[in-house]
Amino acid sequence: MTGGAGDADPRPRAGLRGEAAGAGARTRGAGARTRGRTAKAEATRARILDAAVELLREEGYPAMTMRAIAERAGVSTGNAYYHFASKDDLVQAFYMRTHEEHLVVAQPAIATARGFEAKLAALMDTKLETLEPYHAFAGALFQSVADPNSPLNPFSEASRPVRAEATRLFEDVVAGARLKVPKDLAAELPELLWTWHMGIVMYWVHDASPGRRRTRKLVASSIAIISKLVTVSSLPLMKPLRRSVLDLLRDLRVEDEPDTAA
Amino acid sequence: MTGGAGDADPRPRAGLRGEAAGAGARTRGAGARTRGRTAKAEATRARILDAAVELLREEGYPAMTMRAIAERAGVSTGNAYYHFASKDDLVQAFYMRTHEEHLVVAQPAIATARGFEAKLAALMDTKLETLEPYHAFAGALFQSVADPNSPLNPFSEASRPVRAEATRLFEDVVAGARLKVPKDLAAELPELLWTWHMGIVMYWVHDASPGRRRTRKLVASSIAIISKLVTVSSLPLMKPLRRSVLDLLRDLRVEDEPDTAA
DNA sequence: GGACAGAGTTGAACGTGTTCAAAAGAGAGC
DNA sequence: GCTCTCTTTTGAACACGTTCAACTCTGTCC
Repeated sequence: MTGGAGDADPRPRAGLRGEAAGAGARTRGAGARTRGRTAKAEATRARILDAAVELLREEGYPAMTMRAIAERAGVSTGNAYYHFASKDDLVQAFYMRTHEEHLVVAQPAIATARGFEAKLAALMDTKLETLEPYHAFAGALFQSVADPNSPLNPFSEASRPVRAEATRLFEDVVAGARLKVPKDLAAELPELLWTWHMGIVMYWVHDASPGRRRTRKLVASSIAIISKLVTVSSLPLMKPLRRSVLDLLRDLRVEDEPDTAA
Repeated sequence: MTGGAGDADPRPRAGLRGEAAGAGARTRGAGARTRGRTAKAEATRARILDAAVELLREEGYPAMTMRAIAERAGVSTGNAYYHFASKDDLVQAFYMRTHEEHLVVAQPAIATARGFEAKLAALMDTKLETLEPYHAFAGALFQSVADPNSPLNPFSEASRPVRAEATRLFEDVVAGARLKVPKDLAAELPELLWTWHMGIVMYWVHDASPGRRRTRKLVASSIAIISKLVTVSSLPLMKPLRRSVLDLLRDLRVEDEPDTAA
């Protein structure tokens, strides 16, 4: 649990965020800004994130303090908090970066692989490869997976955009595999698969086996199961079960906004 | 993430732990001890835990600092750390306490309910009722669900004992319901259900709907699905799928020890 | 009673994440 | 040049979780 004052209150995190999408129109208009951020600020922000990652790889997680990060980036600690709302926020930015790295290697791998299972395996294998360098720190790093306020949490409201972004890869898999699957299920499948993938990552975090053998085995086995499930789901006998599952998902989605309207 | 020095290192937590099982033989032998703990120490420990819960209910989670807890309990902060290895440890003791509270109400409710679905609903309803008073703080409280070192984490090594303890209720459900289910699956079902139940709790943590309506709906829907799945699993057609799932579970269990043997 | 040992307790000290009033920088309009 | 405004940066300060050397308490053995 965090130090500092005010721990649990989910205050609307200030600070500048995002960076994911195309870094297109730079130096536009007056002042050299990108999305409300000065070019200079953007550079500082990047420098801080770089410093954090370097520190993590070179000296381990305990050494990755906000003070150390700021010092290495050549700024004050206060400045780090100007660019990142919290250390968690910094970690999330880092996670986003690995996600983008993954995208680059995953897309061709998925395209090359033939068939649903192979594509899914390609996606997950590349994911684990991308994450591997950080495995030693993963536990500390991804604690937030269960934190209500974290975008990494599968159930979280804030997770919607990240999830949407990450779900696209699974759409590629489903679309590219020409799966024989009922249309209603096909629509939900990518998000279901994303949830499965979060579970795998969670397991991976705890996996101390050499070469992450256990996780790889889990991936292989569960892909086989998913494939069987998908196949079976087309059977007429399965219709009621399928309906129940889909209804459940729809319910979750429909209700998935804060109950503001009384 | 924690303050203090040495954050990620999973050092063998010192401190005295446990308290769950029967507080039977007290003042035995010389010195009035129970399991290596003086009666006096046990009293202090209880006082600290009580203080923490009071503070939580009366002033909210942010006010539940180790200093405040110690002060209310009439001890020094250092002393709190003599009885609990960390604040997390304190939270886990608290979780254990709610689990015991739950046991008391759940067992008769399960026994009374007729049929698998009703029993499962009884278990989960009582669980949510037990937890409800703490919902406001649940997010902060149960952050550790994703922390590798926490017994609350479903994948964690350390979770085995807690899980075993909690799984017993699900055994009651399965045994009491005279379920028509293949023997091999029946053996695994309780632990599967426990995992499902952790998922529900995780969802509940984020559920801001009045009266936790959304979670209740999720419980109802997913129980229906589980029931259908169990029924369907007996079909001869399902055998390969069932085998795959069981093999997977067996693999996870077999490999579920640290790879010490080289 | 006195010495011993171990359990229980203390509180100052450490390093952490985070905040904030104030300063510095950078462009716009005059 | 000067002022005004907004962005960016600073560093001291705060409360937090946690540690630890030193102290007190309590029962035991002679």
